[in-house]
Amino acid sequence: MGGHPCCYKQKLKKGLWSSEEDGKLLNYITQYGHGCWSSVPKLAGLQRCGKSCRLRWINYLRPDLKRGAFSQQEENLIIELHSLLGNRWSHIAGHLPGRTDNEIKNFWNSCIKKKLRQRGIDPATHKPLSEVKDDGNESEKKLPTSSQANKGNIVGMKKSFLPPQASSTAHESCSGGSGLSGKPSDHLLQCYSFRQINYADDMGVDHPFDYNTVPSSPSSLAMHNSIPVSTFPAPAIVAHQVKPSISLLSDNSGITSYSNCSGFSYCTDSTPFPWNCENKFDKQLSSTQVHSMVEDADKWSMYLQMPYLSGSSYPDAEPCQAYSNIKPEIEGLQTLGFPHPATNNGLTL
DNA sequence: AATCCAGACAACCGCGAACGA
DNA sequence: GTCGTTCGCGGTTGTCTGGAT
Repeated sequence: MGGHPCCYKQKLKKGLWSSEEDGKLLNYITQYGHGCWSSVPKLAGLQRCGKSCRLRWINYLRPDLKRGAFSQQEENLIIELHSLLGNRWSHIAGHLPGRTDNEIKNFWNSCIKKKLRQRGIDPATHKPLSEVKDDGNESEKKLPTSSQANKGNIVGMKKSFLPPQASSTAHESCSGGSGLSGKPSDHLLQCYSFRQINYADDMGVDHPFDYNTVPSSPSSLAMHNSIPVSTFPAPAIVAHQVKPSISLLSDNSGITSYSNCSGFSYCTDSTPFPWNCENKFDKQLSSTQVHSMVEDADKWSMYLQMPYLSGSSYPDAEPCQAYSNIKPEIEGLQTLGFPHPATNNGLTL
């Protein structure tokens, strides 16, 4: 713990953990739980600071950790989530059961970054490298940090935070090199939601991505991309693997984007936003409204995952309680003209 | 066999938020 | 409201390992 008093005490061991230390910590926490971390080392008989114990438990000893290499699907999800959340590793980890923020961060820094660069994508912005260079090489600043996005500054995000212009490179990165000849593979559609398909290139519009120029409906986009309309929304298989969440992205004038992560599509032909350009900005929300909605995204996420929960990775969830908790927000959104998410996704409550 | 190097992983550090006295 | 303590997060550094020379 930076600044924590225990860290300044002498004779506290640092560095790698021995198996004996692991055993002590594991035994203690298994038996008594961690409680107050600062008291754990003393009670467990360890010459470590509480912060070190906590980290060791979270990143290594926890029984629910999934060890081993990341699967291609996990990698795709991390890329997808990073494009939306930036370096908010703990949030990203929350969508990958059994993985830790540290593990994902290391994987990103050591592996994914390099892969994306090789594919011509700037890992910080998820934009083509050539485009980033034009921007003055400020790529590291483009995505929100936790201090920006997690603390209510989402109102004020610019379009640089919007989904990437996928382009063929993004197709490749997602399809695992299977190649793309006009029609995305099923795998592509599973790991990327439709909004990441290259509207700009395919529709002959200029970068950067601009919702003013998106097709008037997913149908037209689908036809243009030879994607069956039935693939909208994206296959629910993604939602089995990741907790969906809604992101409300806004500039200072109100909502400019209403999307989710994980491919759990919220926009369909029947929704007024954002596909129907005529109505796209009908629902101007105040900063406060947007703010509130963003901060409640986790609750939405909790709700949206419900239909996929039975027997899934979230056996402890209580759908009914979750729904009752956020019902007021849902109703509030409905009064603003947003469709009910369950209805919108063909679900029933 | 020794050395170098890069990649992967583990752990530490500093900071800010949350919480209670 | 202030202060001290604790916790959690993200950035950074350290260590290990395997391959190349």
